[in-house]
Amino acid sequence: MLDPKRLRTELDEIAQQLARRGYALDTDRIRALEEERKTLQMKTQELQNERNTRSKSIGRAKAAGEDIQPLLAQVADLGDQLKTAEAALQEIQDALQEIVLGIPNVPHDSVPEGRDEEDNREERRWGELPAFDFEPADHVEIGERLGGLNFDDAAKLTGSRFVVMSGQLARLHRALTQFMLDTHTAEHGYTEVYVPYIVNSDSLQGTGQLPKFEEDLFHLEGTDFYLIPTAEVPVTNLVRDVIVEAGDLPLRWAAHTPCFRSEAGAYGRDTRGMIRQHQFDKVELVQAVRPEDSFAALEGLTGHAESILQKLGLPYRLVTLCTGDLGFSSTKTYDLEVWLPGQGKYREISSCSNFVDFQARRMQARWRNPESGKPELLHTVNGSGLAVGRTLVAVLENYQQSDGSVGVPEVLRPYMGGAESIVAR
RNA sequence: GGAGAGGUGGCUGAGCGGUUGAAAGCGCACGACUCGAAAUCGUGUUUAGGUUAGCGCCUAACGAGGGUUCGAAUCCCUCCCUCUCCGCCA
Repeated sequence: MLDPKRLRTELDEIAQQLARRGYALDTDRIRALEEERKTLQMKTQELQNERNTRSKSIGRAKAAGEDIQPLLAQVADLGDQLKTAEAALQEIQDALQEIVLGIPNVPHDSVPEGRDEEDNREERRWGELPAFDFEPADHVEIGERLGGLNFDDAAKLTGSRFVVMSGQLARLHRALTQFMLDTHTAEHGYTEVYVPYIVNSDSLQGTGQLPKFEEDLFHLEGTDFYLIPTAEVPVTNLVRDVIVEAGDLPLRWAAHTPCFRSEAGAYGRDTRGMIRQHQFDKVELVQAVRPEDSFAALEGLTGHAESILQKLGLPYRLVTLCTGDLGFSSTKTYDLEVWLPGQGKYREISSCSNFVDFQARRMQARWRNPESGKPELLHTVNGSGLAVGRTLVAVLENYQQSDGSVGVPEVLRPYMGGAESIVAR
């Protein structure tokens, strides 16, 4: 959520900044509603003040044993007036709130201008692309050949966009998760957290998925509960309605959870394999930091995600999302894209964002600034470190051998009972 | 799931229809005392919104939402959460 005060005083500047990401802010409507709000609020508060004053005098008169009937007659119609005014004010505030909750974050100045992913800016590449003396297969073929990935079983159990993993591939999936969590907690200063996979609507509104993106979520019928689309939601909401002591900052959490996405807008996209599933696992990194530290935190966190790719020996590139590709709540996002030989291209495996105070304002996540002594909004930063399913895909495709086996990256071997490769059973 | 008890400021905890945004204590901040500190004393110490050049003034909030009333932290209803006992259960 953008600062409502700024929305009042710098509406045109904000509209300009939002136009960079292709969002048209209806400034006329906002101005009109704001004008009305102001009038109604002053009128309502005036009436409330009158009611309070008169009620107090009635109390005093009664205590003094005077006849209060004449006083009661004076306030007879005040109640109705007040009720009408309050209802009108509420209506206008709801309308404004709905608009404000639907406005995306403003892109940071360093974000390149652009319409879609074609305009994202590549910052750097890491790693040598593997050279094969055979036609590299994609992960579906590799996995099915090894007998460890089964999409037909998953379709039977549930439907499309699910997978059943078994044997060494199921173990590899678990090994990746453990390796990521161990690395982030031992080397990067994150505290591991285990959180609910089902959250309420307040949490989803806090991080920005609601009210605008309900169709992307799995909603538990007849309840206020939703399956989490990312651990970002439960983990970031740990600081909702909290005032953090300055000495406890920065907060750094790492969480492994499954993620559930309806993929409502993705018909026909990535229908093959594990790239785009309704259910996938992710290790998520979340930080809550002082405002002045958030851009440094984004660089640091992105580096933490990169270190996983580096330790796994997976070639990747880092891109800065352009204004048109930026997520709703983010002011700046880096995507890490891993090389997939089976597809012959780089694919997103991590997305690291700085939300500045956008989520914090929705959540009322604050810290006590010792300089002002006042509670002030935190900044939140998060990123995948990494998407486990896609990492598995990358390992299969980059480490495939001509005989159909798959090499196990050295850092994973301790988690794989020492196995150096995965072979068909 | 059944029965009962509760949810008040950073914390403990009063208030149970009227000048109560909320006693008291703790904590914290500032000041006095002191060579300094402790102890003691004094003053201050919620958040959000509106308005104002500013001092300030006004409004709202005692788990959430509705209701009764001139007036609600206090009464009524619904929901959420916590605790105790019973039942069930990985």
